Amino acid sequence: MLDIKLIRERPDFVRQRLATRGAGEEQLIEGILLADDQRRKALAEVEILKATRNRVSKEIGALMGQKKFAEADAKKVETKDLGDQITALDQQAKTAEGARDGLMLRLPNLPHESVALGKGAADNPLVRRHGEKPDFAFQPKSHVELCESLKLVDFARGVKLSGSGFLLYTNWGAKLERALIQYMLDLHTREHGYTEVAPPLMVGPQCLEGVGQFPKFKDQYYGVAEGNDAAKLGQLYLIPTAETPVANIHREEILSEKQLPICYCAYTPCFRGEAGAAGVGTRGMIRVHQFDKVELIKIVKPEDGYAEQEKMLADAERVLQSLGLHYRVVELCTGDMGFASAKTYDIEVWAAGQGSYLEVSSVSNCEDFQSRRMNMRFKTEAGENKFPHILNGSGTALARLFVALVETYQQVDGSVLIPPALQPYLKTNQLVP
RNA sequence: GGAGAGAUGGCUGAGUGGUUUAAGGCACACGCCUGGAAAGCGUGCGUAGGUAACACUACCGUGAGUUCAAAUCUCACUCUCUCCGCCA
Repeated sequence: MLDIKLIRERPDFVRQRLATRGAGEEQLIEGILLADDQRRKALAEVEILKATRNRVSKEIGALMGQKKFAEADAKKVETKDLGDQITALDQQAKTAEGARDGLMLRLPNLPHESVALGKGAADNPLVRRHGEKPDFAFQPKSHVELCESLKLVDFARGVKLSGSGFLLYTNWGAKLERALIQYMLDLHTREHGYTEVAPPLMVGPQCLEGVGQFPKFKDQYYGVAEGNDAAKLGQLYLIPTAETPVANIHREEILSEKQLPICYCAYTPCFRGEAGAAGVGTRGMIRVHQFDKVELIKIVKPEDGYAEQEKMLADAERVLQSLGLHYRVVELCTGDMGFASAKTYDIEVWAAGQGSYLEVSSVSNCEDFQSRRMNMRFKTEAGENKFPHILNGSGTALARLFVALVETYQQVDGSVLIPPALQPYLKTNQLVP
């Protein structure tokens, strides 16, 4: 949520920044200003009436105390119809506020001034590359072939159980998934200073609204119902990312400045409907309805937001570096950034069998966009309440990391070598057919 | 699923229709005192809207209602706790 004061005072600036996203949301500003104006006018009017009513009621109370009932009755007549006027104006203000806030929730964040202008992925500036694409003396296979021959994933039975877009990891495949999760959690908690949390996997809609997934993208998530009770549908949703519960941990709280920065790290499965998305319905692990992810969340003072984002990016890169994987970092341009973000870096890992880079991490500074929606604040030493910056980053997403790993480390005989850092976790140095 | 109790500021806790603007305590901040501290004393201390600053307005779990006036009365709902049942 943007600051209504900013929209009120600098509407053209806000329109201009929104326009750089290229989705037309700047057109909502006019309606917001109109509703805001209606709300303020109604409030100004009704507050005068309420002040009158409060004053007269107090006088009536005093007269009743002195048993001057006739005078009290006269006063009652004076304020008789105030109540109806107040009710009507309150209603007007409330309606206008609802209209204003409904539109405000659909406005994305303003891109940070440093973010490159652009329309889509093709305009994303390359920040850096790390390592080299591995050389193969043979034609590298796709992860689908490797997973089948090594019996790491049973694609057909995954589909049998839950439909397309669901994976059944088997034997060493399941162990590799678990080893990667544990490896990343240990790295971030032991070496990067994050505190591990294990949040609920189902959350109420207020959490999705808090991070900006609702109301605009409501059709992309799984709502659940208890039993067959249709009335309960939509009270809880399967989380699309650990960001949803973890960023909301301190919602509606006033933290103290001393607590910041707060750094959380969480492993969770992630559930995404991906309605209409390309890739679902085909075989493979690149785009699925359920995948595992280790997520990083930071709550920081505004002045530290961008420095902390660089650190978080480095923390995520460290996963790929320590596993010996080639990757590149790109900065998302204004047209390609997510709804809540002011600035985002993507990390894309090289998948030799695919012959392409796969997005395994997205590191965003949402500034105070989410903390405003959640009403999460911190009290400065000076006693002022401020909205903190909230950052999220994948550290990293599984499935695709799994893909990159097996495709990168495949051997001519069809086996897959395990990089040294992971060997203590998997307790083997090679997967063989 | 059944029965009972409860929901008031950062915490605790009083407040059963009006003269209170939610008492008191704890915690916290500043000052006095002190060699320094503790204790003591004094001052301040919820959130938001609004104003140049005051004024003013709203908020006592949520939503309706009664009334000139609601933390207080009425109705509905939500959540929490205790006990019972079921259960990994």
